[in-house]
Amino acid sequence: MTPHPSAKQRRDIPTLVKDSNLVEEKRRQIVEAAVGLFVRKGFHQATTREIAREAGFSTGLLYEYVSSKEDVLYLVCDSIHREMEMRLREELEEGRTPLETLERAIESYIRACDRMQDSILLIYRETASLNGESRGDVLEHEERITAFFERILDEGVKAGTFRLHAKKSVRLMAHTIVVLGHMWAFRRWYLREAFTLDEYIRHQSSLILGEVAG
Amino acid sequence: MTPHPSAKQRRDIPTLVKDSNLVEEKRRQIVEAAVGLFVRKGFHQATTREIAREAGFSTGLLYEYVSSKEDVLYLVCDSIHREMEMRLREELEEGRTPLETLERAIESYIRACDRMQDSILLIYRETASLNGESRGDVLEHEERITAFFERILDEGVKAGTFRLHAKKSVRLMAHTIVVLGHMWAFRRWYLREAFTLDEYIRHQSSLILGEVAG
DNA sequence: ATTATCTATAGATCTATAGATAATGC
DNA sequence: ATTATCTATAGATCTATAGATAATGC
Repeated sequence: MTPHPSAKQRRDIPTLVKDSNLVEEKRRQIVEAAVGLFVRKGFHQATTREIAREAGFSTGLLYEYVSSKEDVLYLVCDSIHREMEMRLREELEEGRTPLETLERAIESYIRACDRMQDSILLIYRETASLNGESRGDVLEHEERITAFFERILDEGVKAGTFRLHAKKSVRLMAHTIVVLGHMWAFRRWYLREAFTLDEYIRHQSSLILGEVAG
Repeated sequence: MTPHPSAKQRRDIPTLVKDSNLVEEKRRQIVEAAVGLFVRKGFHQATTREIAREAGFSTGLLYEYVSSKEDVLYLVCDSIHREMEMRLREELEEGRTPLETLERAIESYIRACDRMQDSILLIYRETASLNGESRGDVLEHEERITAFFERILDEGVKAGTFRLHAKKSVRLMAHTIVVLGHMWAFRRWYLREAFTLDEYIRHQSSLILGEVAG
């Protein structure tokens, strides 16, 4: 496999505190508090007071570490993206056939979607609340996740194992895989009634692999 | 084809106005104004003042026709659902093979998703802002859209044309079709760069038909 | 002396309603 | 007389900050 590009640097959020270790630590607390609140109440319903209280300090202090409530949302989205990209990267193994690689990548991706379902829904709901620049970052993240599958598919095409003709088909297939993972998160109310995670993975893998390598 | 059940009655929203024609007319204006605002600014960012102004009357009057801002969101979601179900129902023709029926249903469904992309995104974003009862209505709507495809698939299975074994596979396939339509809406930034609507329909249809009737 | 933290609140909303006015129909 | 509509605002937030205090390090 070609090496995967490393995670993108987070955009700088201004802070009034000089000690950068402290900044990192406090922001971790902020994110931890905010994720839960945003998932439960949504971005607009959660207040900066609540976020600060949940994080264990005063509202005033919160504003030493971020310059607006929206900064908190950006930090939350960024943290979710990092986690997802980390999970994907760590599952990737070398020295397998393209088919095996794809199969395993799909499986571990959907498992990651399962564990991160609340976060995925949060991103779907709240991306629109971000300003232009931050929203661009979210789109870039999705682009990188898609590129991850695109690269695997390309390898298979190059090796002659996969029967995707045009470059465009590869891109669409990559997008489709990504969406089928999210689908397990945002259709959970329907899907969980009838399927276990393993069954879901089996069915959707066979749909994809049937088309790609049938 | 088995006849399709008609649209569900909308839950009653209390009003202080007696003339029910007037209620209907004014609510239509409210919905028309609110859809645009919610799409552009989101539910929480749009204010009741703006909604009333855009609808052409005072804030006070708005509250004669709904009892809360959330009622407006419910009316908006309901109206979107009605439109989607109407579009689907009117496209359905009789006297074709299951394969043709499915093919046409997918095509007209994805075209409906294209025309209603803003509305679809709105529902994804704001369903969480609805209270329990209204949220239940949204879920039921999705259930009916899914059932629409489930029924078509069932016909094909019964006729021996489709090779979906378990009832469960049929349900999952129906959900997947629905999501692939939504995907055209919420991944538009990526997909529109590379695909026309027709290409998208062609590709995703072939993915589905390949699995179902390959 | 500098940096981190807290308390208290200014200022800016926004939803929902009370009470006043205009329009309608008997 | 009743119904529809508008004006004006009470009451309840919530974000972000100014100014006071506590902790830290030279």
